[in-house]
Amino acid sequence: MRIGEAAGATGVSAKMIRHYEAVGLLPAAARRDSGYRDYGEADVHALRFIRRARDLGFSLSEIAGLLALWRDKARASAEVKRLALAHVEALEEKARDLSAMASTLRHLAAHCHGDARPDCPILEGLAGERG
Amino acid sequence: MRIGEAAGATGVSAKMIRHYEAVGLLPAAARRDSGYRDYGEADVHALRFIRRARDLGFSLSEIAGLLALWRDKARASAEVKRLALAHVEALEEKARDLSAMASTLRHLAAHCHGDARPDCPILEGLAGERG
DNA sequence: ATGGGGATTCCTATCATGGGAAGGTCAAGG
DNA sequence: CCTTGACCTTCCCATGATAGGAATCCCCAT
Repeated sequence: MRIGEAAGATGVSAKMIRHYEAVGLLPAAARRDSGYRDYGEADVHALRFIRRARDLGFSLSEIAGLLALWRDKARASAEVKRLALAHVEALEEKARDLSAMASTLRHLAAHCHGDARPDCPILEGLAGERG
Repeated sequence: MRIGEAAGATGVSAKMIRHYEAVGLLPAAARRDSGYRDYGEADVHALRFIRRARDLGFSLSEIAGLLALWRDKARASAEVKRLALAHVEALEEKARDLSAMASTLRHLAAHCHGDARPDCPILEGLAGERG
């Protein structure tokens, strides 16, 4: 199948498929006489793998490692689990950071009456007049 | 004070101070005869404001809006509150997204025995053989 | 006057993704 | 046979926030 069909079948845009090939995440695709890239079932599986990993927040370099493990039928599952749990930690830390930001800002907003008057604890907080 | 001192006093790198000026977040700084930028107390306040807003996850364009409101002594606090709460929603949504990713991945990892054996539910999950 | 730390501008990189231009390929239909 | 239009190719540029580095210049203390 051509790149557009592969894109439709996997949810990865044609643009990104070419990009993944360019950065070495995928091997160079087979080509037809016309120069068009030609994809098979194995390619579609790899693209779906990449897309799911991206949906789980893995970076492209992390995915490169996961793909290598995936293709290595003899890999130890311990290695995969280690990578996955390290990533879980990173995701949870980012989530905590965002929640803390939201909480701080919500507290500031709670003290702002939010009407036509100009005084505003949110701006005062950002200016450092408190907190 | 020179840019390095302003950077030290605010926690914003000299590099970023120049950048904020270049993108219009800050007005062009005063210059000495030497060409060096010259900062005063008002600039330091603005830089601290920006830094705190960045720490709360506001984008530079959002900060541009907040700065305008901050400088407008007659603004209605309702507008500030609206922006702040919209940002809180966005932060919380991102935090939820990350938590959901972490949770999904943690579930996959929980079913992976993580030893020397090659079979691994994490990779199977990414490959789409389940879920 | 010299050394060194700080300043200036400008270019490059990161990360993942997308937009768009200029041109080649292919199938359908007048 | 030739056109049309959808698809493909490569290449360049942009995003957003931040940092690294080069070449050059300024300032101050020894």
